[in-house]
Amino acid sequence: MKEDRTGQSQVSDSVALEEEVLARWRDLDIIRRLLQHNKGNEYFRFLEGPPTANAPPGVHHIFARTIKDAIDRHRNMKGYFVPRMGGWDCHGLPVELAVEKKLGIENKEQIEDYGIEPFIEQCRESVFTYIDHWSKMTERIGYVLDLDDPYITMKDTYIESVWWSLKEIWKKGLLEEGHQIVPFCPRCGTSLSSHEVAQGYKEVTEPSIFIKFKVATQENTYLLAWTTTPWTLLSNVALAVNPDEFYLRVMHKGQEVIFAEKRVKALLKDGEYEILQRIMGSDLEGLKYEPLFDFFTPDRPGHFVITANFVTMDDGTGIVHVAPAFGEDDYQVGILYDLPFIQAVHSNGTFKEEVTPWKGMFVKDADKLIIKELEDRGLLEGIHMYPHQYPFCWRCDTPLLYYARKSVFIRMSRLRKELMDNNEKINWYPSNIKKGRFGNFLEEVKDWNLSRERYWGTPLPLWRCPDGHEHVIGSRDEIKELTGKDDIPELHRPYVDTIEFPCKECGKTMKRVDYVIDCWYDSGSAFFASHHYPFENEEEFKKQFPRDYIAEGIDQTRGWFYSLLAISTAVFGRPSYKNVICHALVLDGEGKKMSKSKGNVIDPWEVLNSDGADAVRWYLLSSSQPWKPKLFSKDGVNEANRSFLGTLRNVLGFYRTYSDLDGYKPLNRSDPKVRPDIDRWLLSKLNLLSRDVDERMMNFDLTGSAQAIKYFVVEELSNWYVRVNRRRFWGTEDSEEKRTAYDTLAESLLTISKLVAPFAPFHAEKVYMALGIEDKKDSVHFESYPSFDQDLIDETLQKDMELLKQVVELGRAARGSKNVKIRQPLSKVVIKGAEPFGEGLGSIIRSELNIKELIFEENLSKYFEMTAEPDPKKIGPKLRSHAGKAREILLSGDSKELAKKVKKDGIRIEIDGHEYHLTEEDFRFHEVLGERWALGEEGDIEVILDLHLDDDLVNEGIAREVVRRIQTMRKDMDLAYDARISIKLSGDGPINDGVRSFRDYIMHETLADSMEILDPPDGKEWKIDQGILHIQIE
RNA sequence: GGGCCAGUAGCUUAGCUUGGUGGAGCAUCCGGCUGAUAACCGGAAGGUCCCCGGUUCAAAUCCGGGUUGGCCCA
Repeated sequence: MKEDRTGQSQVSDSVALEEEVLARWRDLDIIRRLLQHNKGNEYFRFLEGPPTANAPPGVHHIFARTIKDAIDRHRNMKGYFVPRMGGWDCHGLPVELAVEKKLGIENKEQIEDYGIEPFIEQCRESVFTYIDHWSKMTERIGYVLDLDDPYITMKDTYIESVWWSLKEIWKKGLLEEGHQIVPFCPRCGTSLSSHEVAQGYKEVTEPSIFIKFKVATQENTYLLAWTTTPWTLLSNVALAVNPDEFYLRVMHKGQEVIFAEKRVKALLKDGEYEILQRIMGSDLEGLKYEPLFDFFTPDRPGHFVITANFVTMDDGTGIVHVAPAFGEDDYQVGILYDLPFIQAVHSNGTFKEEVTPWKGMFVKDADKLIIKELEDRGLLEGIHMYPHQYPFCWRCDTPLLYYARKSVFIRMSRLRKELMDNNEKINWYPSNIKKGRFGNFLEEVKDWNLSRERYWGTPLPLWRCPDGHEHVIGSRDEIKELTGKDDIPELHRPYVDTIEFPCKECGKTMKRVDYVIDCWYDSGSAFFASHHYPFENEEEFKKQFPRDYIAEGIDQTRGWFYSLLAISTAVFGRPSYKNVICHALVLDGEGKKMSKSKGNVIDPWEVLNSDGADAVRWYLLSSSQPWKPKLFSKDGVNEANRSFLGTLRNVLGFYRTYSDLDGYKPLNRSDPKVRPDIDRWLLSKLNLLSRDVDERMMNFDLTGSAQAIKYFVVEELSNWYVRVNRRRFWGTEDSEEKRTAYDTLAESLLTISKLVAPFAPFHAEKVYMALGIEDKKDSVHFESYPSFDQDLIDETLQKDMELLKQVVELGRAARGSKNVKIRQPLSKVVIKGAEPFGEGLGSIIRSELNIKELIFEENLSKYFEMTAEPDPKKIGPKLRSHAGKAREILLSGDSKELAKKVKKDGIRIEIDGHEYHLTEEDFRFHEVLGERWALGEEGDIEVILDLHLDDDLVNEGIAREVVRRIQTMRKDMDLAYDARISIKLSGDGPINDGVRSFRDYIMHETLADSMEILDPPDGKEWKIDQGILHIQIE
């Protein structure tokens, strides 16, 4: 950075400022050095969540990175070593889909025709399509991250670590094959990802039917169930009831029917049924019933009543038909009760051969026929049209079927307790996520469906022989050991598919299953796989486990936050992170999600180029807590720039302007305790701020910290300290007053630069560098975060200052009420309700209010005068018809005189020959301020200004008007701050008198060497209250 | 359809835990200030605290229902 001692332009524009700082950072290699800063000290263990670089970053990525960076920078300044390894997530379906799109193909067959090898080659390239965008953005926003040596989930070393962890899980017996219910498009012949399914939900109205299942052991008794998918009845193996609800056995239309009490009341009218028995749902458990269809012979016992919590009383009968082949809940409960599994449907959505009447028919088309058959058999109790949400294929609009397919699972449900215990050890910000969204999810945690029938991913290292023996390979060495060969170019498909070896148990050939794994497992392994643990860096891994801090969007709750916890719980038995900030989404200005189709996506570069990175960072961190949705607006960013950063730049500019003129060298470090009150006040506030911010930062409260800093900088430093003390910097001569002012301002700016560093690193750097400190470091970011000095915190002084501010405020309001300009000096102010201020604070009131003398008085009655007016309630009854007239007379005179008279002797009044004597009791009295005074009051505090002007005050007022005009002219002429001038002027009437009597004052204020009164008048014409004024300066 | 979060001035928001006359910033209007000047100071105007119901002497705040938006699921 250039050492510009005068260049104001360089501090007025945030983008220029940041570019200057960026250049400095590049020159001095600051970012790389920060990555090494404090090496050898205790670790603050951060983990970067890996993005996929196959799309450019958006505004929300800046948000996440700002949150991460601010905490990391703070901890780094606190003395911790903060490793910040970058990471890239490479595998997964989104990558494959992007490549498919590029190649113009859209299903697996076409991929295999194209060839797996060239296909994954395309994927590998596609992953880093936008890596330059990411690097550029990362640098531009000042995010300290090691991009030179990132972890990359597709690298062999990373995959090898993942394989190791899978083997650990397998050894614990938690890796098993089973069925998974997947949404399946029968036309496309493929399962869909949840993301795809979510796009295709539509509201449809379909027939729902009530069916009677005959109880096996009792004649004429039926369980009444309800379904919207009649075709699944062929796969029915159980009926589920809610164990905690009451069920009724009722006589209805000559048959005994069992269903939920609440539903009986909802569906049947009184008198349509007769209650025979009231039973708890749990008591129905085990009740056997006759299957509706017998196309399939179950391989184990089924067709009895089970209990399940998912049974609700909202619709249906409170008895749910269970078909494990076609529903997630059904499937889970099927495992729990070891129910038979009946798959009546081909994957193309048609019934199998066994279903003789409807074989080959599309299941949805068979619904009508199934209903008809049930009706014929007398088992149908009714049909209702039922509107509900149902998923359709987003590509071809075919209704999706839920279909059980084979999958490899991690049995997370067996680790439920461990997961919940580990969650207890994590601090969540906001805290409600822990028990809420995340905790609820863990309570019902399902087995992790790990396998994907795809190509571009970490291959599942599971080998199996024809006899079903399994083996998991956990390292490259193990491949060599088992095959005797080491010729696999990389641990990806299709290469690993060729690995074969004899089964240890039966000697038959073991082949790998086809699957790759869920890419969430990749990123969830980052906390160890990034080190290539356990193959390398064991020491480093141990130092960084568990991580202290992660931060990502709330959408990661069931994504990365879960996968990190799940894997560390399964492999290490402990959580892998201690603190986590979940930030909300960044929405557009109207609260809508940004999406390309809506065209409401804000390009981050737009704001980065207009208001700069610090403005964006400051806006995102300070406007509200991270977990509140951000309605991103360019105006908001601009306001952050103007109101906070602009003020900071302005204060710096002010400091530079005068310190340059005076050649001030900062940090003389005069004893703070002997400085003027207002300096000690500012330092007290500053130390309080440092204490507050550091405490908040340690508790991950970024927003509270930013807001506290902003308040100090804008209100206390700029709008109060600097404004009130401007004159101390103006003087030409060196003085104690001036030196201490510089010291206080410089110390404050220095501390602020450090406090602000985690939030607005560029401005912090600029302020730090521009202060002119001699023994500064290469960057503010190498400084220690400010601590506080308890000795400099002065509560009494702070209270006095609050009172003082209030007095000034009231004084100004009093002036306003009588339209007396502040430029007009007044003789005195009377203050009630405040302890007398010392000279230091008193002088502030005098100059702020432009008043000569300060008087503290508790009894203000002498400034008030009594007025009187007749009380209509009293004189009405007394004077009757004369009352109106009397009132008129009494109000026509001077009400103060009236009050005096009445108070003294009462008053006599004659109307139409009647004379009345009115006393004090007949009047109402008010206290009014005398004409000479102006009042401002609030609560217990009253401030009274003396408006009386003697000649001196009038002349001084004129002089100030003149000074102000001359200053404006100096400015318009672009004169240097310290340029000397000569003045020629003349004015109407009293103006020249004023100028003459305050000649020295005017010349001193305007840096004039000479001043004369011109006749006839010449120069620029000004109109002031006292008349016309002409001024010429040179 | 379920779970969670949010709805306060034209805009951005504080207050809600623990009930007691709703505060601020931006924008607007009036006045002031003026060598920090795209700033600042005083004042004004601006509110159905999303809607309905309940609890209570008293509800922005607590409870229930609804509605709108968001997230995660289905």
